[in-house]
Amino acid sequence: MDKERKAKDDEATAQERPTLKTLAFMTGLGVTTVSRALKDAPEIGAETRRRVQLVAKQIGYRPNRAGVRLRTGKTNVISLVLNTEHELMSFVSDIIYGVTEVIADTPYHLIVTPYSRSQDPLDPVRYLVETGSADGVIISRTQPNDPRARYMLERGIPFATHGRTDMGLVHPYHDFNNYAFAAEAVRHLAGLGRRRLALVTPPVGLSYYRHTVNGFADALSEVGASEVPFNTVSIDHSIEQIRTRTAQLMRRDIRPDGIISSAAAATLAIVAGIEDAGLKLGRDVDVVSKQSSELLHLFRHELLVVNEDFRLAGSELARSVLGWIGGAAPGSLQSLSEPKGVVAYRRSD
Amino acid sequence: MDKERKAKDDEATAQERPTLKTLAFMTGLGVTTVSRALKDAPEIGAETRRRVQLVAKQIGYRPNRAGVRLRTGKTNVISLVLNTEHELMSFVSDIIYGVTEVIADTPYHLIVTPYSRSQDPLDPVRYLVETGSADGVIISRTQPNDPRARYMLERGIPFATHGRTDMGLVHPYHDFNNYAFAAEAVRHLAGLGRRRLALVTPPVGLSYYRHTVNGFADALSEVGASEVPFNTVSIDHSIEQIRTRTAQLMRRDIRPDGIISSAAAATLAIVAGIEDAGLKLGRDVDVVSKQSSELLHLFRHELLVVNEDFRLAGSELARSVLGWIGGAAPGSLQSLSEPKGVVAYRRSD
DNA sequence: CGTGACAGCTGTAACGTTTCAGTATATTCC
DNA sequence: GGAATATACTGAAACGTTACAGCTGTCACG
Repeated sequence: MDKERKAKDDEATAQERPTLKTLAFMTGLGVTTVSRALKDAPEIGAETRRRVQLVAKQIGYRPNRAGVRLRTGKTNVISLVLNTEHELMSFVSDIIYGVTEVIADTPYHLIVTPYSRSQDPLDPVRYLVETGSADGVIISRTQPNDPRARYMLERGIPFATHGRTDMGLVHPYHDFNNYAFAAEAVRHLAGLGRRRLALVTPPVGLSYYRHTVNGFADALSEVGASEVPFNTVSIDHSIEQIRTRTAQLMRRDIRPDGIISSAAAATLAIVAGIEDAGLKLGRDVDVVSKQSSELLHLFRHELLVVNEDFRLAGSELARSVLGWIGGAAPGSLQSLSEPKGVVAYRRSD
Repeated sequence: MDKERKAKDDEATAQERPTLKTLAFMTGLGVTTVSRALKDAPEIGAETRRRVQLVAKQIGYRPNRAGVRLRTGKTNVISLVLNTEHELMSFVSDIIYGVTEVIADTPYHLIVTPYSRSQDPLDPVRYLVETGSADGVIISRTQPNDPRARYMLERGIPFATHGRTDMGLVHPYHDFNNYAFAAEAVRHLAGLGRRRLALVTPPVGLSYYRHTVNGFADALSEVGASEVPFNTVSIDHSIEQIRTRTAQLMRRDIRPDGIISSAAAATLAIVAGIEDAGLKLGRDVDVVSKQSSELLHLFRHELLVVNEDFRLAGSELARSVLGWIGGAAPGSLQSLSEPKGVVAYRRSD
């Protein structure tokens, strides 16, 4: 028996990656004891525990993810589900950084699960759940009645949504207060004397479309301004489409003297359209736009902006998912980010 | 024995995720046979093979990643290593989509491994290799003498770099021909009669810094134009810094009449700086800029652009890594993307 | 008819981890 | 002094997969 033991442990001592067996040999303990000592189980003596942890640190022991995952089902993976056609560029980049920031000192890895225009958005989620590929999921482009959220809720897999749902179901989310954004934008434009306002909306069908439209409508009647309907485009449309349709709009007899845009890229096209129609920003029309990086004021200093922080969104979403995985109540993991107000830049900036 | 078998297989037939055991029971074969049948091993009868594969498809069998990984060490993971501070926004987004596009119909997952300013860029790579977390790695911000490439080459882990190295070591890469970009930009500006050119470089130390500078210098002497040194900024600097230093530069007696910019975000700042100095784009100075999304011409129609396709880069890099994993020679997995020429936009566009 | 080759299949072990059901020794209680 | 209890540890089994060695039956060959 002693001989056997030695043979086995010689193997274990080779310069391969250390495992529990390696640690067990080095400390003279059993594999079970080592395993429990590393997770601070109460039935292990204080000194043994310290000894094991010291040795583990010394030789750089790292639990084998596959072993853990096979045994426990725990993947230590968070998956971010992204649409490969319609996400905003800055959104992808910033939200990823926000998420990684939070999971950096956890054992979690971030995997990006894409889906394309042609696919059912439920597909990637179903894949993740069915294959048990992640402990938690983050989704964007949330809809009021979102089948993905419903599905994950049924299956009991922790997730968080960027944007709220409206199905009477409770789950973690992070959202930007787009109602407040639109309302503040309207008020600001009204303050500048603008009375005929148009809105370039988020994609119809997503939750924040409604929020934005409602904020717009409520503030319009509050300040007594009127809407110039502009339903032919949303920020999901191509730059070209937004540009030409904005130009068409601005050439009409009754054209808006104020435009509110829900995304920076769309704003570039809107401004181009305005100028195509021979009008001047700041004189003939004012534009308030959301932006996620501080670039629009370089584009046209007359632009009025409201900042939305996607990195913060990523962090909050990651925190929510981890919280749910950690056993917190889903209802306690919801957050709403308030717009910081409309910002104007002076020429001298 | 028959009883035993039945008991075991009843378990296996429960509505849990199907495993090889489930398939073995359903087909009446052994687990080994099923395993081999699914991977088209030659020693399995043609009919058996078809039968197993049919049943597997029917019940939606998916191999358990943890099982495979534990047994074989194969992770089916590609890791994209990103700097969380200095990557271009569009780069992150597009390269991710490029990669996911290629791995979409493979068993591979994409994990994003971040590192920050304060960290040694080797850290994340070392982590990946030591923990065996990925079958292949993609890195960006490649340096002529890149410790990460050297390290991975030593350890024998497949990888691809965005940008070339210059260490006499051969490995897969994808690169944009920044030498050609800079040279074409110089020639184009010279063609417009511009004779005093400045260059806003990539980050000093990265491989494409040298390529760009060389292309710039060679073309300068070719066309007989001169350089106005502008070494105080690179595209890694903040928008503010680039803007103010450009303004300073443009207020000097000997100021450039042509500027070449290696990134779109920097270009916004450059133009702002030019205008801060009271000069007009297209009249006093022309600017040629790289861009990765078609937005700069909306910003100022006078801007001259060269397009770099990061989504393509992502796809190529993914293909390279998969190729290397699949046994192809690293030297055969290198690609260089040529600039498509300087593009000008007419006002009417 | 015995031998060898071969096709087609199977059982066992192992990857690294955690959980379950213990065991041995010391401590407490009546 | 004996039983109960607590403390500190241990071996075996299992998660799902693949590699290895081996088994059985068929067929051709001499």
